[in-house]
Amino acid sequence: MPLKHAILGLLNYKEMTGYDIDRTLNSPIAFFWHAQTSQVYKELNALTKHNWVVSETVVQTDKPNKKLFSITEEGRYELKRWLGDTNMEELMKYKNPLLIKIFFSSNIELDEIMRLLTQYIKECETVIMNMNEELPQIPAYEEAIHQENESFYWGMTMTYGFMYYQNEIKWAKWCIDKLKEKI
Amino acid sequence: MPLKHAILGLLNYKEMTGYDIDRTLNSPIAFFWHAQTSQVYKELNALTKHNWVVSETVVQTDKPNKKLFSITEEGRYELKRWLGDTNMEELMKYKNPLLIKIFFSSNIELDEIMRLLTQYIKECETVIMNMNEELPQIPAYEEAIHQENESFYWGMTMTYGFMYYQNEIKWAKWCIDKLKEKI
DNA sequence: GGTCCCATGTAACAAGTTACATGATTCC
DNA sequence: GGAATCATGTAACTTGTTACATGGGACC
Repeated sequence: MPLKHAILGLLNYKEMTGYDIDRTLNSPIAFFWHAQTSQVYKELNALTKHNWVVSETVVQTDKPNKKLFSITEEGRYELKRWLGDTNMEELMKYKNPLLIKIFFSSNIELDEIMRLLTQYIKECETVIMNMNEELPQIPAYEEAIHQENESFYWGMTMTYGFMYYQNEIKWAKWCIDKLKEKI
Repeated sequence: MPLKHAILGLLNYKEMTGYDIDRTLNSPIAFFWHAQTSQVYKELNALTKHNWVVSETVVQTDKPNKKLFSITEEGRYELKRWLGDTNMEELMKYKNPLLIKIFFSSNIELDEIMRLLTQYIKECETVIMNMNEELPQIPAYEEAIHQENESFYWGMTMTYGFMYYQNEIKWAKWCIDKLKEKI
């Protein structure tokens, strides 16, 4: 249950509201996991039922009241258990809708396939650009959670992102060349 | 809805039973999509409700009776519409639980992280080996569906697979080197 | 007056997983 | 005698998506 554990990981840094978690998922974590706001609140309920988190209502006068969530000892234990679990089943369930399209694309015209791949390259380039813009913000994130040393691991996920999207672009360009040969 | 359309793609080759579709999903398509048997039968019901497929019961004496599904004109139209759709939203929803683990792995010991990455490399190598074994079967698949020319696109997805898993291994090895420097 | 930020959800639905259930034939 | 192949599902549950609902304060 990756989302549950991503939330536990965030709450392990510090107390947060559902709103905070939602915002954090949309920024440094977005490129390898994303969730709708409604799902975040649902998962927080589920985590509470597991006794992995507890919440406390904070009354505010200038802003709407909020529910501050914090991780419990059981939650911390569960987080560490999951992080160290070397069972690979969950990690090997690779799914890629683009490859389904390519697999069956004898059903559409060559120029439609090219349009698809070209558009995909453009999107990948945008993601790389966005990641480049986020890189300098890592120190600010670290400060926000009062932890140093995190950037070592965050950097690994960033490097993954660059390698992944560059590889996607390389493949898509190779496909386009192959298609051009066919014409 | 990639699974629905993967099934439509298969039925566009020829009539098939739920059992056939399940088997096909477990072989040439498995590395970029997978589904449980129960889900296949559920989706076949859903596709029937959409009028994208129709079924006919075939009575057999030596084997259990079966339900043969075939694609309708509406189904073919829907398949082509989906294949040519250049909206990228569905394709850009990247999710990777391993990166969540790496992101939060300051919570576990260095050797635990290394064990995880080493195991991951091993699994990726296994997938590459399996793909190498499947490569020579492409002509047989083509013959089974009475279509040539499909291998052009199937080859593209295969190439993707090799590039993807090689890239995964490259990254994981780079991470291990980084972790070793830290010790 | 309009948009953005803060803040929390519910309801309905679609997609995916896990466990269970059945049973004949064929091949080793 | 046992495993594999053929063949079809149901039930319960989890995960994820889409649409909707509310409302004050700050800033321009």
